[in-house]
Amino acid sequence: MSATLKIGELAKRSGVTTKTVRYYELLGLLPKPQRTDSGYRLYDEKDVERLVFVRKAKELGFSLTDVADTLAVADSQGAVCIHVLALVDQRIEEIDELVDGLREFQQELRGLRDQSASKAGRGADEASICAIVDRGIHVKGEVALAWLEGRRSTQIGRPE
Amino acid sequence: MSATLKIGELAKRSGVTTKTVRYYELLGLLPKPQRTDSGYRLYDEKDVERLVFVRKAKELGFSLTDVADTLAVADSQGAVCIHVLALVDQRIEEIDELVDGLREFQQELRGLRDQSASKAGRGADEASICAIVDRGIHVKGEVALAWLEGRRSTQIGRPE
DNA sequence: CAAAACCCGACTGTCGACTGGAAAGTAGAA
DNA sequence: TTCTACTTTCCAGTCGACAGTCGGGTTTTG
Repeated sequence: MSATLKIGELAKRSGVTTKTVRYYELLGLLPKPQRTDSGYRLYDEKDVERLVFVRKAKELGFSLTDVADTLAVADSQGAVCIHVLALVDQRIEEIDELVDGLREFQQELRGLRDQSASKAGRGADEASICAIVDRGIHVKGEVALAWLEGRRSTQIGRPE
Repeated sequence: MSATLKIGELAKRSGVTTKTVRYYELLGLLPKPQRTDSGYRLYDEKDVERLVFVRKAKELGFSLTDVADTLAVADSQGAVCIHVLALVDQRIEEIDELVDGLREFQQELRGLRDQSASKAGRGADEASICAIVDRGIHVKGEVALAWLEGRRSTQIGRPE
């Protein structure tokens, strides 16, 4: 492929910074690119796609390690052992669970909305909840993901 | 308000660690507690509730500063329930978008799996691919296991 | 009454995902 | 040619949310 994009161009096209590109390369998320004689990195459209994929996955709440593993499977071009396949299947299933949980959360929000609609908050607790929703509303989708994670594995970090 | 709980008891009841309790106090999420003559912190049921509240909010993806702000509002009896309805509606819509994104991503994963599955099993160097898993196991303890369990980072990512 | 369990503050370390800055080389336009 | 914008490597710092550790004091239990 014609690798013609310099790092800045790649960054612009894929919506990340040049710093991030180099960082991803360091992590192995991006393959070592071609270089010009003077050492400039050169990329092509495939790299743009790859970066966009990473960005999307990240926005959906996956860690870079998750993405790296997934891309490793993608890069393996066959000869994937059964375990790795199982892992991808697991991911796919996970997303189903995620979506279920999101719907559940959405229902809670609906209930909260209806409840708020009927009575103007007067207790301290209600005020708290309203305030939380007020702020949370700006936090985008990741909130729901976090909520799900909190639900699915009670103690995420590590039990004491 | 009989403040009778020591930090360990509070921690156990609210599902956090004692470290976390002190940290939250440092951040101003918890008020400075009473102390025994010997300097031990003393808490009551109200503090348990507050901590549980913080924990829940955190599970919903709120940052501790968000929670702190919210609690500050709650502490000052401020009712903030005016624009909330519209925001909740917006939030509900956002979840739809998030679900769409997840479904899309899931499709990409399915493609990835099918592509790999068609070539799986007959590869000569299964070992090299399984090294992905090995790397996980050796480099970072339990990574592969974590993957299998569908665990992912607690980090939700800041809003863009 | 000793051992175990708990608590104190202060500090350092970790992890993920970057970001900043220094010091130098390079590409292209005026 | 000089200016400016871009690139290189490398190392350091940031931020959030804790966890670990040290060297002590205190309280509980057996």
